[in-house]
Amino acid sequence: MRGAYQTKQQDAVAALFNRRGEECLTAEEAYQALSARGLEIGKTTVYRAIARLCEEGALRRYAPQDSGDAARYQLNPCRESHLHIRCVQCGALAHLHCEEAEAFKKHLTLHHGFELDEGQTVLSGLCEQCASKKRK
Amino acid sequence: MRGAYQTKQQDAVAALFNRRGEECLTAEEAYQALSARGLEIGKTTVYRAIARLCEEGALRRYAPQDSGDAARYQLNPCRESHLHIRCVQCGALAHLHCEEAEAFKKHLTLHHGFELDEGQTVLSGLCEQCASKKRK
DNA sequence: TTGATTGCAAACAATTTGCAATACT
DNA sequence: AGTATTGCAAATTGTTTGCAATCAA
Repeated sequence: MRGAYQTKQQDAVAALFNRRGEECLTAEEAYQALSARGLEIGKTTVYRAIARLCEEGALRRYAPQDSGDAARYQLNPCRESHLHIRCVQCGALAHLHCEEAEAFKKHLTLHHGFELDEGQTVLSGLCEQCASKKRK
Repeated sequence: MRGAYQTKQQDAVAALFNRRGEECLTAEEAYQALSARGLEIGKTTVYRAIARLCEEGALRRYAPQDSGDAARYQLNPCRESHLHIRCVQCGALAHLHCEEAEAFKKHLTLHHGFELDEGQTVLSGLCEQCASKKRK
């Protein structure tokens, strides 16, 4: 039965992401960071620990945009049911509490038969600062 | 200088996507479809033709959500961007053409200063079939 | 003790690249 | 003819898996 034992490797991976807050790390980066701290851990174990944390909902996975890139993982900011918007430039993450989002979700259900999973959806785009920088 | 010659392989790949309309194909699927039509073409060439069409803006690329999956490509219908909804259960991808999505996007811009990038955003959730299956 | 976890090495799969043969103009 | 394109095979890379050793309970 999985998850029966508590190990220092599992704990270390979880602790690393907790420490990093909203930062997005690849599995490789996590492995490097832990190794740099002197922890003896294999890359395979890092992958497995991350996979588990994702299943538990503690981490969120961002698919790599370009082929050859690695997936990025981030502490799941909150599991509350509301949408998140994420700046593709600076990585900033914001929470969307508004009627319009609720209304849009309802529209998807009613007219498209699509049940939006807010916990898994992240809207990508440019935040105000990055958008204005880009215009220059 | 690239793009100097017109070849039947390049034409066939472009024609295939044109024929398929809004359908999303993987490179492998495109390769299979072309081979089935009796065209002699290598998989490498399919990859290269698709890459070129993406650079030209003729195709749009969707990054694979799950590791191990392949990227999907779709005819870019005259730059008209729209949101996509993806079923986390069966993987089905659908295109969202509706006023409500446009209105929601506008709302994000006006009230949240967030410029939604429809090309990079995929709404996750359950499609009609999978949702009804789950209810049982 | 018992079964879960680790970690190396090997396996995998999508994609890219080297390079000689071939096709386009 | 000259060069862009093709396509096989080999290389790359992120990730997963087999399996024997190790560790937690």
